[in-house]
Amino acid sequence: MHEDLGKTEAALIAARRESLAALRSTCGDPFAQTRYAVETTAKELHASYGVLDVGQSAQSERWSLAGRLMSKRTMGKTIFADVHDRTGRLQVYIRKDELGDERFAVWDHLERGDVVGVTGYMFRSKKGDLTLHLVDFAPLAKALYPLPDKWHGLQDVEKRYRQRYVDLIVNDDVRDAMIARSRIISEMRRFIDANGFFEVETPTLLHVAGGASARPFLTHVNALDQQMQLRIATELNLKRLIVGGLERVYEIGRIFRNEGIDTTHNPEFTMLELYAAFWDVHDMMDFNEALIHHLVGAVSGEREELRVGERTISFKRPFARVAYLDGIARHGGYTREQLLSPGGAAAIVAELGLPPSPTHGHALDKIFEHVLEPHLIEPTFVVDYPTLISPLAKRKAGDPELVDRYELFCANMEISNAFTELNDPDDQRERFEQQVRERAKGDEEIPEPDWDFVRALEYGMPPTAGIGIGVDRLVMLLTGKQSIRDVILFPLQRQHG
RNA sequence: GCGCCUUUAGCUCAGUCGGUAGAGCAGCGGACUUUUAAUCCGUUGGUCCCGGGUUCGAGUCCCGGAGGGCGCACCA
Repeated sequence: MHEDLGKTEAALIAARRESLAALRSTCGDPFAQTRYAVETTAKELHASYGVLDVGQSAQSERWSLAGRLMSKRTMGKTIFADVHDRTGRLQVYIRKDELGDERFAVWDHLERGDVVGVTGYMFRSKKGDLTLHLVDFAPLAKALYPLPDKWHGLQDVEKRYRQRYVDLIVNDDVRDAMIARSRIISEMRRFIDANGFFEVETPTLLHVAGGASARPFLTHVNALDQQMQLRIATELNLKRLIVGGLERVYEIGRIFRNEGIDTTHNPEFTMLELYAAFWDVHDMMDFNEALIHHLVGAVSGEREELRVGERTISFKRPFARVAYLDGIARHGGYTREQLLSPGGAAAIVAELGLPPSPTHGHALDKIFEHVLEPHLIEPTFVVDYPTLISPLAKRKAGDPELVDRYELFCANMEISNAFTELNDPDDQRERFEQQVRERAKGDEEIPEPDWDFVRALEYGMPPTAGIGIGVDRLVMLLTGKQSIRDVILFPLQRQHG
């Protein structure tokens, strides 16, 4: 099992196993411990006893807490140790003359990495650190592997992702980012729930993965002996629920797309999709803006700006707005006529030096990405998308070549995508038929049509607005992280050989 | 898929022109009753990612491969 260990590592583990044996023979087996009465946290103690002056103590008040031993400074007959719990660090002070020789000697076998329960009273040390004066303790788990460098932490990115538990133990900023992610998502949920939405769960395994353009993962269901696909969006099922009359639904769920991996893409990622009957794209834009503004406030201490890399980005409302065609015209000089004709768009792609696109829609996406997206730093709603790249959105009244759709961009990243939903079944059927033709031209990311979805629309879907928000990227934005792996606990890695 | 970078002790990193493999931390032994990257003395520890090649001699140069990171392409 340990045949791949180096000699040094094997010796370190052997030494820790000896410590474990010593613990078992002196104060009992730490792994036999089932419970330690944890009454408080490091953070609570710092808050409660912050008023203590140097040398002052609160001897009559006993507290118990537990955590991981991260540092031990032995000074002969006393020890200073740092115990870390989920809220932070607490220093512990241990005296031989109070514990007695035998109990004090147990600390010879407690090392950096071990999990301990400690009980004592608070005082402020000579150097000003709030400290727990130890009265009683119990080893709760033994770390048989040594922890990484106490000063530099774990730097090896590969090991950080493959052994995230070690990363979380020693790198506080990683732990903070993951806690921030949890807080952001619960705050998002709270905000949405307060607006009368139902949280739902729709299937991950589908016969036809639709609602977006992406290659799906394929799998096989033994019980049915059928090939199935992992969902690439939750859109079509959520709109079925709108047809069913739930009116306001959302799902925060894992989406799977069998595409590339880089700093902004992981094959499985988290998306918020939300649908509101009787809203239109403008209602959704207001809601979207309020949600983002609220979350920025929540992570920034109620400020209206964020540090993103070298830059400070303002989230004061209202966010900027630019029409899709106007923006491309402004930064690239291309006209509506050029962009909305297949030949014109293909010519622009060639002029930009890009490889030829298989479809008109693909060409438009490339042009947008190269001409307008690099300028979208401040939060900006790009509105009035072309119909031909929006197969599920309702046409704009009086301008059928455009749809009532926007995407919110910030720091060059797409944060959300929203539109008034197409609810005309005949129009939807035609768009799907158009997609079949595009797919035949070689764009493998275009999904097969979900004809039952058209039937659902034939039962009558109320006018509805919908939105999708990439949760991982939003968390990146809100926590200032440059890589999606910094906000995903276990990013996908190649299996070791 | 293409390009660039990277892989040396448990961890963090040096390693010059091709000439006996280094440091700090951790570990081990010792001293120390308010330290906090504790300090001080002593000390163990190596498949230099893997496989070939050149050479009297390779961590170092060449070829091939693997893992990882970053760009590009693709996507969200």
